[in-house]
Amino acid sequence: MSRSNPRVLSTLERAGGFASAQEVYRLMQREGESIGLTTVYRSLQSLVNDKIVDVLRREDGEAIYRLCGEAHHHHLVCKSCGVTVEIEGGAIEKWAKVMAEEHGFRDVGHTAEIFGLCAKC
Amino acid sequence: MSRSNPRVLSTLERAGGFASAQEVYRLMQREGESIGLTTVYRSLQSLVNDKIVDVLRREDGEAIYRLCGEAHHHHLVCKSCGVTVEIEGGAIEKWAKVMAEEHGFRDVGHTAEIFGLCAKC
DNA sequence: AACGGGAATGAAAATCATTTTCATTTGTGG
DNA sequence: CCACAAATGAAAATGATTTTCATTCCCGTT
Repeated sequence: MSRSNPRVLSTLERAGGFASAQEVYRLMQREGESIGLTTVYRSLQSLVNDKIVDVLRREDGEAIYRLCGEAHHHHLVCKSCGVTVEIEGGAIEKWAKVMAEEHGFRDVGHTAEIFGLCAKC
Repeated sequence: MSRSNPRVLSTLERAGGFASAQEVYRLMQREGESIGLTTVYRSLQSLVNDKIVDVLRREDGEAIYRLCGEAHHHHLVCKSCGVTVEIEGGAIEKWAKVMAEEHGFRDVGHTAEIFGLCAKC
């Protein structure tokens, strides 16, 4: 496995903590950094593994990488403008736990996202 | 614009009201229906426009089409053997609705999956 | 300083879903 | 039966992402 190139993380931060791999790459190019697209992908992947960033999907399916806060949270994403609100998911945690027990699963994690149109759009 | 090929809708229904374009295509092929992939895509697109089906995204970015108004369900997936259990998500529906209202979002949908190790693994 | 091996890098090719192009077929109204 | 618009689908184009593989970089060891 490879470790993340630190410039990738710093660029993602500079991008507002929210960008696609292609965008991070273009941004780095524009800023004169010499890096390959492959390395950008690999670094982002590794940041995801390390749970330093989250992956979401744009409406068109492109993956967007987002710095994640410490606490486990979920997202409310606008389908149109992409604005994202971090929300609390106490109900989900409980639900996941109950469902897992009910079916004899252990070691469970979960994902939950809500998407719709924000007030502006 | 083109209108939807009725066989596509009927196949999507038969698939449990939830499948990707590629899956619908493969299913139709397997059942001996003569249809092109392009037509499947176009038909699904048109069903989306007519709000007869919804589009969601799998984790890998593939688009999945779901019959609207279908009582949808969630999945409990084993990380190791891949076995999948369909589960009820009443709590989630409520949570999604409340969260959306709280932040002024409308027209919301959601995804939620639980993954862990099943009893066998 | 020279050496060696593993990790990191990136260019190019491969993959895969999806879209576009375009020539052909089909269906319908006149 | 004709004309013309809509539907169809094969093949090529697109675009993101992954894989391959040869090269370069790092680092600890002689």
